[in-house]
Amino acid sequence: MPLPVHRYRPGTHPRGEDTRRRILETALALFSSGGFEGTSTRDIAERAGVNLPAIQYYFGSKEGLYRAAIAHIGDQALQAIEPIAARIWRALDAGMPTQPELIALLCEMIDALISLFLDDSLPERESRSLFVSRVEVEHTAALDPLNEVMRQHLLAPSSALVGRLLNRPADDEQVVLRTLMILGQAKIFCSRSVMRGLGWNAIGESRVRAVQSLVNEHTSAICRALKSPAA
Amino acid sequence: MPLPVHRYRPGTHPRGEDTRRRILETALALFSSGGFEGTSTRDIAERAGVNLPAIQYYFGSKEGLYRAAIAHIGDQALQAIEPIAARIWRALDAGMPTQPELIALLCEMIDALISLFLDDSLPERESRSLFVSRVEVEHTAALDPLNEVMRQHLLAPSSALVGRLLNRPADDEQVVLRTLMILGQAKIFCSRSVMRGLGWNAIGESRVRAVQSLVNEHTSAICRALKSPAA
DNA sequence: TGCGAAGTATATCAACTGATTGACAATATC
DNA sequence: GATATTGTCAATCAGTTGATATACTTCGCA
Repeated sequence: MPLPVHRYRPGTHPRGEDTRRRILETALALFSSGGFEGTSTRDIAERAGVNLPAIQYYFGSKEGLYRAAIAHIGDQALQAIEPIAARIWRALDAGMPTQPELIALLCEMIDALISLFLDDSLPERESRSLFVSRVEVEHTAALDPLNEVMRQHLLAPSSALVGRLLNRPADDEQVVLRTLMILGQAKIFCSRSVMRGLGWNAIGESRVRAVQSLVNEHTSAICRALKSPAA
Repeated sequence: MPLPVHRYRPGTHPRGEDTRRRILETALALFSSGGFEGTSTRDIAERAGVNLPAIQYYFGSKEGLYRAAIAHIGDQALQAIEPIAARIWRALDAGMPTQPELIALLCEMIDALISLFLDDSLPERESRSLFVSRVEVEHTAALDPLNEVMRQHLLAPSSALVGRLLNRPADDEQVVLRTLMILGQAKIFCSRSVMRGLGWNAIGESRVRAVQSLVNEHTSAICRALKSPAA
């Protein structure tokens, strides 16, 4: 005897879908600024204009909602950097890119990273920066997926480029360290205190481009100074 | 009639002093890994081997304890970077340092910063890194003093150096941005997830020096590529 | 030795947390 | 229109939080 087929699934109803989305967006904003422990489900429910049990109804638990919010952020990050990661792998697999080509690819990746952190025209910009900062501080397993996205699609291809510049394997410690340092130049801009110190409330396209061009300049200077051990 | 002079003040008793220190050290470790909201006074009291009211007795409140822990971290940071900041101001006030001299001073500051974040032989190394990371994420006023130490004794003198290299004022936006990027290379190493990704549990003197020399190399490469607008 | 302050321990408070219950309203299929 | 399912609501649960009241012990000093 077959199980009864439910014709309606959660999220199917237009009203329910809207509620779900409203909860997720509110949770994203609150979790990003207050963290998991610092945000209460009551606060989320109130600001989202729903009742408390709606959270359990749609996301199972507070942690389920947290995971959903992080997955959302992770998807956005992936969307921004994965295409460039793929191009890097292709270029490295294909043949022997020249030094300027390698540097250009690295700069492209860094540009994407800075857009991700700074471009206010992209949705949930601030939440994304804060969640990335939170990965270092909050040690819930719930944040692991976001960390893994960054490791696999940002650090790995970037250090592959730096490794090629140095004529060393991508997992060589010096290569990874140098890559982290280069990326650190961009990462500093997902710090809330830094942005406040700059007085940058709204950021705007011109500032994004200014930061990108400066980091590119620095990165190029670093990479051109790199000497491969064979040389 | 004068107020009675208390011959004993809190903290005077050897036993009490020891209790106070034990609470502070435990709180430092727990706050740094769990944050303010994520750490309960009960947990602190239990792990420190004291009762719950001892916290109120010695520090007034949970927030008082938090502030004391941060002040402790701030003192350590100040101790590490203030002497170098003073040397930078002296060098800039005195005359016209050459480009290599300016770069050497900047590298010294960065070396100190990296020691502060990585040198396990210094007390409470990990707590310090985590608290510095927390400045970006937790927005309590309690963390402001730590932020201010970094701004005044790290960012300000460093951007004064970079400003001199670029022939621009220290508060010029491009100068500040470049300085932040350069410091970002070091700051990335107070990230717990980065250290875990490297598999660096214990760090050791050789690793500290390795990171220092690589960041110095990058910083020199960046600074030498800087062109002053007059040139 | 006895007094008073320094420091510790137990028990308890009010507030808040995440979660659940069970009743009610809206909706799509038959 | 009947009915099962989806979505919403107020009321409430048990557990934890920071803080306190209060009684107790320890210690320096006269």
